[in-house]
Amino acid sequence: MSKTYGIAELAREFDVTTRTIRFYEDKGLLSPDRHGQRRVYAARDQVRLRLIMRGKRLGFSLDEIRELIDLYDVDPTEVTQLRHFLDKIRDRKSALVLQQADIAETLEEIGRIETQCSEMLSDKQKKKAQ
Amino acid sequence: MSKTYGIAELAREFDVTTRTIRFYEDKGLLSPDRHGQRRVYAARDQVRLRLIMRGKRLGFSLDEIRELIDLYDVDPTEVTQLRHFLDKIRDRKSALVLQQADIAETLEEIGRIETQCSEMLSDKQKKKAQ
DNA sequence: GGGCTGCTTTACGTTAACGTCAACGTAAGA
DNA sequence: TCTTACGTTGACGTTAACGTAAAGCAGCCC
Repeated sequence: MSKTYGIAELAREFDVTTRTIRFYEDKGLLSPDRHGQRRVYAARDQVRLRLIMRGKRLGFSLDEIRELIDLYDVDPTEVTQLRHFLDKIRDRKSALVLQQADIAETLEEIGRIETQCSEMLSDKQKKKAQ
Repeated sequence: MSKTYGIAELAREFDVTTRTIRFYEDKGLLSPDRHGQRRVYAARDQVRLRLIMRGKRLGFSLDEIRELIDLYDVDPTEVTQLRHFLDKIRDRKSALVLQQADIAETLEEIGRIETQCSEMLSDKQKKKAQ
């Protein structure tokens, strides 16, 4: 028997509310089993939730996130589907690569400002020490 | 005289509506000059708008974006301000570094799926060719 | 002067992603 | 058995980031 999670447990682990977890289920991002009317989450759901959080940190919408993590599960059988699938994957990839470039630029610029500032700060502190 | 832009011109350049540009002004992200009651945008605004779009691609909120691009303009004079400023900068930096890691992970996983898929595809095409 | 084009403000509408009750069910413990 | 904790399903509220429609001004062409 592999481990299962209650909704509150999962919520604590990822620092979200239970409302949020139910909302994700509504949107088709999670699909826990039920024990009676209670939700029971398996390892699979925990993994999915981690992927969701990562997607959010990257600024994706829940729809985009669902598309993304569905890529992990689906296995397309027909050639047409397979092609379509590969197209989707490549779209995601190029978006991510663009984001990488954006981050690199921003980090560079911010880095320059930081250097500038810390120089100013050490200057001022020297003067103060005199 | 350096170049200026009308609102429609700027909107076309960045593929947004004029409504959006006015909205950003409302939120304090842009502050164009006026010629009569018409808005006149200078190079500075064009740069700012580019930074805004980049921020959006990274999934930041407009508030976060404003804080970020204000870092480019402000020059803090007091030491206390300077420290505070440096803290902000470092916060931004670590958020961006985290995002970088997230993207790297995602790209890796997606890459694996892609490889898998394209192998499946070429297999199927071989069979078809027989 | 009439009409078109481009801009303006004002204001209400919309969507995503939850928050926040309310009202109820149920299993465990004192 | 009563309470306490934890869970459930509605259903309405809220915020961000715009969309959209209404009504009006200013310059230019004919």
